[in-house]
Amino acid sequence: MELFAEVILPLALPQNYTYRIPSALEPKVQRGIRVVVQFGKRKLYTALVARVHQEKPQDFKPKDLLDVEDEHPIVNDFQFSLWQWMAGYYLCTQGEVMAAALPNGLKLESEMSVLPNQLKELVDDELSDAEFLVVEALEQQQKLSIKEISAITEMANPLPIIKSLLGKRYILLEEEIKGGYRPVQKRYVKLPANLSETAINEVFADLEKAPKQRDLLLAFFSLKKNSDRVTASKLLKYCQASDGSLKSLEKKGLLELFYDAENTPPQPGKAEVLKTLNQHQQTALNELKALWEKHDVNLLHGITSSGKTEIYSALIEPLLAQNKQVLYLVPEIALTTQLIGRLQKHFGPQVMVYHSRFSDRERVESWLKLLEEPHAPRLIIGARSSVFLPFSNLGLVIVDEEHETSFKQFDPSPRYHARDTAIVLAKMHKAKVLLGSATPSLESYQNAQNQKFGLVQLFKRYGDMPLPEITCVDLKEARRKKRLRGAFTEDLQLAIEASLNANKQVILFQNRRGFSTFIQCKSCSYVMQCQNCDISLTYHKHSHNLRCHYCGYQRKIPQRCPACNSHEINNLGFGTEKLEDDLQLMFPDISVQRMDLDTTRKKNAFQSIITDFEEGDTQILVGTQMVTKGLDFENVGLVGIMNADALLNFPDFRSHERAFQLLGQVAGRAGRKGERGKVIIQTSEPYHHVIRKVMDSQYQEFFKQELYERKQFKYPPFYRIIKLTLKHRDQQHLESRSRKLGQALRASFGNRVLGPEFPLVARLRNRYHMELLLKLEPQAHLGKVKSIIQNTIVEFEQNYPQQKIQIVFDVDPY
DNA sequence: AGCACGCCGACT
DNA sequence: GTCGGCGTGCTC
Repeated sequence: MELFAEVILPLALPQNYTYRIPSALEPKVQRGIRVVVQFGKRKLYTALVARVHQEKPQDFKPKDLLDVEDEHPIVNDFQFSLWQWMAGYYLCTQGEVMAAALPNGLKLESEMSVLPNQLKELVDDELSDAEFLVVEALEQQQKLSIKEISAITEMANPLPIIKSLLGKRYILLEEEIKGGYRPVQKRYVKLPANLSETAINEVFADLEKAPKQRDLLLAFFSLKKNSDRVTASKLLKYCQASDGSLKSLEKKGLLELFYDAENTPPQPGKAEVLKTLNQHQQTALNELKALWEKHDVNLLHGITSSGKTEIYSALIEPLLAQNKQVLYLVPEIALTTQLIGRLQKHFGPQVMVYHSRFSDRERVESWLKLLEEPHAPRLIIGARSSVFLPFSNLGLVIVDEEHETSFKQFDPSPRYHARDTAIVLAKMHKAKVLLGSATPSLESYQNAQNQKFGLVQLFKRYGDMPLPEITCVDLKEARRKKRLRGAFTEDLQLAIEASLNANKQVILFQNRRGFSTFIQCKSCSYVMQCQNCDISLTYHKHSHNLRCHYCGYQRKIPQRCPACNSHEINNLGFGTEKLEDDLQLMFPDISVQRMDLDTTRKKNAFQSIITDFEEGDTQILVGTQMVTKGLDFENVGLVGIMNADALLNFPDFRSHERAFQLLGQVAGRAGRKGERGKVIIQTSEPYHHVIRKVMDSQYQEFFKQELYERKQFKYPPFYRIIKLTLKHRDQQHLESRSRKLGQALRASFGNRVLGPEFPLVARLRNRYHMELLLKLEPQAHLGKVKSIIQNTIVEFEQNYPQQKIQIVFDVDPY
């Protein structure tokens, strides 16, 4: 009986594909393992077996599986179910989910390389110049990739050349699988199996004349302890011996050298005892435990510094003891090093950290480690993408800072929300969920209000620390009275000075990079724009050029204005870079550090900025969103918010929620230990209700008002939104097609369809964008809605087959 | 997502 | 007349 495998390819394809399993591979193929398949004319991919069956396809002849990559499944049934749910809910393909879920090291893709055909003699006049270049290069290199050939020939698409050379039999083609995962090999030393203890004692006498070798042997015994092996590098370093001595020992048969995958031994480390819970924390913990009887998901609303982490730890502990896994989701791992450190100290080797800043190898290792039951790590701390890990036995999922927008994936599909996905994941494992935040999202708060989630509130700061003193400075007035120095009001300047004089540190928050320096012509006010996107270019001082933050386009600063040819071109606005300069001028003896995307791009840059600030080497920290998140500093006397206006006026229905959360978080950074901290908010709208509510810490009132407004205007959490982004490089065509699609959708959904409209940034990477919004009542049947959308689009594309516009879905967009 | 095939305009 | 642009369709 012939067997077939239905496989998922890591591509945006609507269906799965079926391959024949050659009989030699039959015993190895099962659901959840990776296989190598040829897809299309020549490309090879790793695909994942979703099903093994005997149903011979009737309407096509399946290709054979080429190879099997795994002995055991690397994806379990929980994951398959989760992928299916994600593809359905977020309107994407399973292949896209797979591509996002698997770490790159587990995905292989072939690359074509070109080899010279040794048998072919060069015939003059047979080759074009470009072809000749390629043949010549192949004589030198023996192997070229497509990219290299494109560089040699200076052609964007060298395929025709390759084809022609193949026809003239000058070259051969080869598909080579690239990528893949090799464990790090380390050199180890162990005792040969046939060597007895008595033999060793005899041997020591013989080593009198080789003290180094004797030392090495002695050191080996003292280092090996309970293990049978010691790494060669460690041994050599310990004795300060050379590799030669070690090799001699091996020759004499006294030690054996071998290579093996590195296994990092569990760090013994001193387990740190948890801070005992104070009375309020204990009460909250008890409430949570009681609520779990009724609710699978609970929301812990605890203000900054109320000690949520200790409560989490107290919940994690018993679960780990029961051999259950715990997933601890954090918004941006880089911003959580302090937290991870604490948890690692407490829970030791059971902890595993997983996020996208890890190298491919590290991520693959983590993935494989989790599959290694029963020794797999139990507490997994990770960012968004860790919901994809192969959990087998989840008992609890904690989503810390659940309101954070970085839990929502925006660009490549699947555009999933890790908090919502985690809730689904937990349900599959029959695990409990705890959402924690100082400023919960309106979605979660509403769910708690109508009893879908349990709610526990914790409004006492640890050690009864007072809330910071928040004041507002009117930017408009300061501007009118000319009391503005750069971006600083007099009040803020004085407060900084006072704080520094009191030996306290200062954090300044500047809304976002986009606000930063752009270049404007003084005579005609022309602002330098990106040639691919509807975005003004920002000036970067370090590289001294202009850059687009969307597509990466960069260019030099023009000598003259491209619009009016004037040479009076100047930079305006202020970003974190400008603030840093201004501060340096105002306080020349004070050390200022900047923290934004630019300064933290390198792997350890973030940590070093934090450490500098923690240790007091830096007095003022200037930064974007990053400074607001999860950082605990002991000695911050003042937090300044440079300009809250952009936060309040951002054209998005969530702008008030986000402003409230952000201001609340920033303010929470002030004055942790010891005395009361100070917060200054610079704004032109000092009486804005969001600002007033932040100042008075009126959470409930804020939620109440905001929920009321959301309901009025039919926004989440009362209505569900599905956004369709339509893209095409021709604006007019896009506009007319989008209108037509809008009409088609209105036929089914009526006035639930909004748009199409151009978004804030209407052109990106040379493509125009339009958006259609679908606002659905909470009781709408999502499955039906989605099939209507999909059918409408299929029909629409049949009606307008030419010049199709690209359509991207975003369910619950942010 | 690639990649091939096929149709159109711009050049030796 | 050919080269090469991209628009369209298919991949088990």
